[in-house]
Amino acid sequence: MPFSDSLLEDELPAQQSVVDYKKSQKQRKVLAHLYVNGTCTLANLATLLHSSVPSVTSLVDELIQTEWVASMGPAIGNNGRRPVLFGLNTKRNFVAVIDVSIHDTKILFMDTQRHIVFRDDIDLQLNNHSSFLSSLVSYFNTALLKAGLSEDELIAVGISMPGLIDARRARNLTYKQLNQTEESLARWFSAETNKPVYLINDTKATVLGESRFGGAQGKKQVLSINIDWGIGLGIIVNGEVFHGASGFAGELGHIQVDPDGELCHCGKIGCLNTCTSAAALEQRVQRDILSGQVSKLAIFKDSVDQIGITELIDAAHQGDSYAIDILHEAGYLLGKGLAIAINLFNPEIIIIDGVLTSAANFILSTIEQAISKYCLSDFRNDMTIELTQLNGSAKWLGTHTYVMENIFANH
Amino acid sequence: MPFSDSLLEDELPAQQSVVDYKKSQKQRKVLAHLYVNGTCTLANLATLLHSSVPSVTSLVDELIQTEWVASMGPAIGNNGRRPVLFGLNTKRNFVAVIDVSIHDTKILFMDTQRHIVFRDDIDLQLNNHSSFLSSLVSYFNTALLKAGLSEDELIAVGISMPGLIDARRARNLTYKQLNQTEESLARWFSAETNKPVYLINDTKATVLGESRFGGAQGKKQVLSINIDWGIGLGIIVNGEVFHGASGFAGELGHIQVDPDGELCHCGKIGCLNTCTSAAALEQRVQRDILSGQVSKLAIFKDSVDQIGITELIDAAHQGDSYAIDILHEAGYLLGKGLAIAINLFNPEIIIIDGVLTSAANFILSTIEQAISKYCLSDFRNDMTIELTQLNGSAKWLGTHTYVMENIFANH
DNA sequence: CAATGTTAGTTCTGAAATTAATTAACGTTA
DNA sequence: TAACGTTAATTAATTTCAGAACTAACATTG
Repeated sequence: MPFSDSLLEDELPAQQSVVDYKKSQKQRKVLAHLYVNGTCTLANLATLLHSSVPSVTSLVDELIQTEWVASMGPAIGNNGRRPVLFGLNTKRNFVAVIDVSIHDTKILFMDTQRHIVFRDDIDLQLNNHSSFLSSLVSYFNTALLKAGLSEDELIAVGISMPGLIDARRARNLTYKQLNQTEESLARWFSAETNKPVYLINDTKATVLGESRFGGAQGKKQVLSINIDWGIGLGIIVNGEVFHGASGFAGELGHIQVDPDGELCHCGKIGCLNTCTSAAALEQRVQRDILSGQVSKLAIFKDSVDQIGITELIDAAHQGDSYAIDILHEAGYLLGKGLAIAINLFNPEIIIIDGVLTSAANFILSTIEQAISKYCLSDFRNDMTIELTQLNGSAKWLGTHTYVMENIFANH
Repeated sequence: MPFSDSLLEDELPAQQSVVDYKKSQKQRKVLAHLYVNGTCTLANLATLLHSSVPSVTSLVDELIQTEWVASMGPAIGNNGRRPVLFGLNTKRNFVAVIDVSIHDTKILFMDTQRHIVFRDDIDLQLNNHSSFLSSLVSYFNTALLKAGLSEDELIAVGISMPGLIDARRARNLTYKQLNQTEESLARWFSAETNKPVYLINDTKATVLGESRFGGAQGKKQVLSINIDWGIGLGIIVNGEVFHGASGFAGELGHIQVDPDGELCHCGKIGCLNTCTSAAALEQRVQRDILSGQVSKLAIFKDSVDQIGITELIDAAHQGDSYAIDILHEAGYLLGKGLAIAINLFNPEIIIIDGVLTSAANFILSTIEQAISKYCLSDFRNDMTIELTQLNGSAKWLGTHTYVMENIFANH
């Protein structure tokens, strides 16, 4: 299946018989289906697998033996004998989800049904120091102790972080120092924790979460837009996360929108990121406030570095017209960038995610305005724009999904 | 499988038994594999299908009965008994490929191994008149007679044409008049010819051809660039043509590159198409020559409308510095547009196709220049830019493939 | 509360497919 | 040219699986 298994690189699947192969394929399908659907009857699985009920019965029996699956009791129904529901065993196979951002880091432990059984928000910012990873490992071990999870209850670790993530080599190319020596980031972390480690870009994790459990459920062609340090575009193509050849797909933030613009940290000039990323907005607002801009945000005049994107949005919600103008403008630029992506991807739905969600009132209208202006009208007809409904958990759900789908793929 | 079957819209697969379902799945796989690989031994097919040799033998026997497959004699080999090779029967199941462009129309009949058994270039330009289609039908019927093919030897028709092709409804939204009344274009043509008709955008056909039989063979993430009336971007994602939600994906030509640019026929301002499409280049050269530009092309001064993209490229090949400058510039703009697509798609290969191929000497360098300037450098490392090797047949191969893959999908 | 209808799940049987064994077809070599 | 090595394909055997028949579990109804 995909890539980014941290431990095995090109290990060939052991030469197995045809019947074993088919069985593992089917078991994998069962697990993946139970993972997204929660519970399922034998009859459901039989039609899903194009197999007979007796076959599925023995298949599921085996999965119960290995403690992957558990019976969830009978379903409620109107008439007739009630079917027994099966689901993933939630008492085993916990996964650690580590959400790394430039603001802080969160360590979560989730069960197979994606319930958070433990959460720790730690004051560790993503930076380019090689010490970052070793701190993370010690925080991780502490969390494991606090959560009271034993070694063998945890099966894998998923890490989501911003930056260009080289999928095959599981390295972060934006934060190069994180790759200890020549080893891949994930491989190193894996050696430290003795667990398989899966690395995924934060935007791709978010869109994966939306695709499986959010507003994009069942949709085949999806874009999700996310604003953070940079502008992230998450892409679902034919129902699957689109990574591109090296894992870099969706770098909307580094397309040029202003030839006379500012220098971007990537070295190019006038990238979309220099106009409308969280970092760019903060800088701009801080500059404006310092130079006497009239605004509710002026209360921060003596400590402008306290102004973040959240403060900006809060001010807008309080009716501050300067803040509203800034957000309107950001929305328009975002829409302009989105319009390009729409022309290329022809999505059926666009999901607004991340911190932007709370600014929806102020940016949605100008986003739509820009899209109408810069997109061919035929593209608009079958397309909707929606806000995330997942309350900020899309990224975690997506990271968990990414880990589980990889685990299922290796039977 | 995909969409755009002209005859059946949402017809559900007949409720069939599990064993029948599996058999048709396997037969479909066999056909698809033989289609791209030409010939194949039973052992090959067995590993492909994850089945035993005896099973595959009976499967293939059945396909021979239905005259889809034929034995191709023994393979040559070093030692041991020679395996029998099987391939698609080339004496049956011919497909008509109709290549419609704004310059002319070509009608081809191809056998299952993609050999052209008949070709007719007809003087019919794609235009927005509703009479176009009826002319095409009569040309088509004439060609059928000339080729000496009987009704039942032809199984389907594939039409490639420029424009926005609404996949689900098989309509051409750019050339709206072609859609007779409310019926879809393909459906109407299908009724006239009594064959299933598949409609595909020309750029998508081209990239499909490159993906299956050209330089992009085996590549998963591919972009192909094509210049014609507009700029076409063909996209292969995870090894399959990317259509988008409605079939419009890849409209690179209508992203804005110059806010102060010319009005595009789409209604927007400064689209890439207004700078560097064949139409735009022709217009510009014609204007320049008329107003006294020094160039070999000045021989056309009294009949500038004779200057097409081919004449421009010819002049460049003769060393005309004006023509070379124009092409250099076009390459640079094209590269700038491509850079955006690269940032979003992170392809492993970009293929230069269509009329551009012959201008490669003049545009490749500036394309690369622009890409280096506007792309993150990490994107360049795993990416190559290549010229098509298919001598202009990519589009036909792709159209044929599109038809065949759809036919195989409906067993 | 027995009879009946409905759906689920198990048991059983015949069909189908896998695996193993055998035969076939070829080249090489003694 | 006959024996042997090698690979293919067929036949035989054993296993697996689908489909049907049957049993189980529930609600409703007379």
